[in-house]
Amino acid sequence: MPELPEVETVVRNLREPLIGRCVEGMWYDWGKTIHSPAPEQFAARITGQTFRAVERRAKYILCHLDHDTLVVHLKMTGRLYVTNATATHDADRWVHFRLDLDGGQQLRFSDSRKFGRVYLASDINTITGKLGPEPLGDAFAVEGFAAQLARRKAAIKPILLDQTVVAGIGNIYADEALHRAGIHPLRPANSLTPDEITRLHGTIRAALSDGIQHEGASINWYRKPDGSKGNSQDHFYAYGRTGQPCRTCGTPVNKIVVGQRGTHFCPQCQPINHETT
DNA sequence: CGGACAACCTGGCGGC
DNA sequence: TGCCGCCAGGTTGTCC
Repeated sequence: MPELPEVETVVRNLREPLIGRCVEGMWYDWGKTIHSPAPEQFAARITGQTFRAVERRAKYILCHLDHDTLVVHLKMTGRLYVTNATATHDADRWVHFRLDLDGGQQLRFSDSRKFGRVYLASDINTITGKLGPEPLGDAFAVEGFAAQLARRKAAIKPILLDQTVVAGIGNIYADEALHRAGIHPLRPANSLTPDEITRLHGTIRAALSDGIQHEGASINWYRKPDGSKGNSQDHFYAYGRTGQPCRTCGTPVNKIVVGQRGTHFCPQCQPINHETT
């Protein structure tokens, strides 16, 4: 479910119920979900520690405990929520990892496709160390972004998905940012003009900020672990709007495959043969 | 190193 | 209704 705005929404919603809770036990039924350390050590180490802070780095959820950090990556279908241990939710059918907390609460990790991973680390740098700058932070500067693009000849869209260039953009917001900037997803990264790079830098931030404001793209699964849909897809300009009129010019939105990912764009607003005038 | 692509998994949906 | 193929918001490993 996650791109940066969705993960940010989860993090914000986890703080209140999670901070101050102490881990009393751990359960899992899919070994691969636990990346490291091995499950026995994981359980032994995390038990007795209390959640002190919850934050986000790119698409990683960082839950800081007394001595370690519980790191969670939701990948495609992960959902992470705190609930009373006696309560049931639709997403529970895919829970493969769970922490029992004091006060009769549980932290549940639901993940139907089983791509998601949990880590327990004393040094998160071993997990997030290679990530590029946070797109909404000061570290994401136009100059550095331009330098990255200048030495890549691949299509711009896959470059936006490269987490070492900018950390947190996923398939939805890559399409959204490119549409807002009027840049075709297949344009070689090193062919973008300075003006286009500045524009793209801005639309990346705007698209992500809007996503956060709408509490994530499509699903408010934290507040509604029943899986009910949110309404944020109504705000998309390109993603998922194949065949529908471009909100800017009315031309039907086109869909192609770029770097193995479905890619939506307006052929009118995002021409492949850009004019330098 | 850059780039292309398979792999990891399951569920939901459109089409026949 | 039932079955089938296709698609999915992410990352990593492998090969050239």
